[in-house]
Amino acid sequence: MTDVQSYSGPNRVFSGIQPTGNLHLGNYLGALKKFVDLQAAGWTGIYCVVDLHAITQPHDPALLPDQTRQIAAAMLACGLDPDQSTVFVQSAVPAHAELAWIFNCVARMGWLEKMTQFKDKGGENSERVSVGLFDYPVLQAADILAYRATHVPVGEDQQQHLELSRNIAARFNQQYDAPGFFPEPEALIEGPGARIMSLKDGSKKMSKSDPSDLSRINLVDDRDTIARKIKKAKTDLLGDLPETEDGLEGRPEVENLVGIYSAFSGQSVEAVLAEFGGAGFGTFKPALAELAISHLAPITERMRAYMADPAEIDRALQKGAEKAHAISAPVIKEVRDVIGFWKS
RNA sequence: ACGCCAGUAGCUCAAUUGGCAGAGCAGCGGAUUCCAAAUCCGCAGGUUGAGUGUUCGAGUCACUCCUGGCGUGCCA
Repeated sequence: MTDVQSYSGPNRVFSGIQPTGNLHLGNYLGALKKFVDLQAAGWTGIYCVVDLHAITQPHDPALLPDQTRQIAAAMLACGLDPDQSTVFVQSAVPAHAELAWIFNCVARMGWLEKMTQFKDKGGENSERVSVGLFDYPVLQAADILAYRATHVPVGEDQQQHLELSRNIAARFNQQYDAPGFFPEPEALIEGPGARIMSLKDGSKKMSKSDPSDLSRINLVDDRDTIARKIKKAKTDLLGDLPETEDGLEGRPEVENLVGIYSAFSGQSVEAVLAEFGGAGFGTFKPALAELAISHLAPITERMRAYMADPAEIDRALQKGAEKAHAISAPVIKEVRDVIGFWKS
């Protein structure tokens, strides 16, 4: 147990999405849909297009503004309400960069050196990746703590970064003798269907960087494309769907497709198998395609409508930035006091 | 900062004395299959890092620049 006074502020969720490349089904089921569910459940949510993170790796300045709007459009199209939640662009709110610098002086080199994502992305080229990429998790901590967010919906791959955020929060509180100043943010556990795999390889996560476009369903795909991709999705040699969950053992591609069906329908995997167990993919795949299309089509349509009206997106983002600033500015002010910066 | 080596398709690499830029893998399409996979058949993929020069002709030779790797020095 700890005798340190714990954080006592309100619960808040923070999450961010990088404006790089196209959004796909994995992003939707793994992130966007959960944001909307959290909103519906009454959580105060702060959702951010993290363009500061996007520039840690080479990018095209000519494309970034529209990529940023596209993520925002997706957030709004999926049902995030700009009044109920806060939807904005990271670089529009100064608190992120400012707090990140301060956290740079709280975090320790050794903490960051252990980050596996950095090792993965940098790989053997670690000499020529940007310092920003190395520092990425610190900025992430700043993102979360600038709003004193208490919960972060994350996938397994982000657990390690969240751990770092907790370490930074704890160390800041202790170093500046400010018990409970920052919360130690917790992960919100993902439900089933969180991890969407490639349609061509059940052992790989669905990814925007996969060379095959058939491996993923993009949020901008039209109905025919979605149906075609599901039809061409890899299955296996066993033929039929199993009757029970145990039967999915060792069949990652089938498990993935069933998982997607389950996520869309809201049914448990068991229930899906009760319905389709013993059936061939010739019957399951069209059903899955129909289900996916019926859920995605309205979103895609709304997204297109937003993209056709960038000014509308910009208005929402402007408002979001003001809300975000209103929350974070007082936190930053307190931080400056705690640290001992000169105040104007 | 200097020296050496390298840069060719998304990736790994070929291309003889200067003589039509190619292969494997990956990708896409078709056949096949309840759907896929595998297998066959086919398609596409390029400013040869950028530029200048020599030449009838440059991936190849010369020069300049860019990028990366290795080595040495400098800051100390």
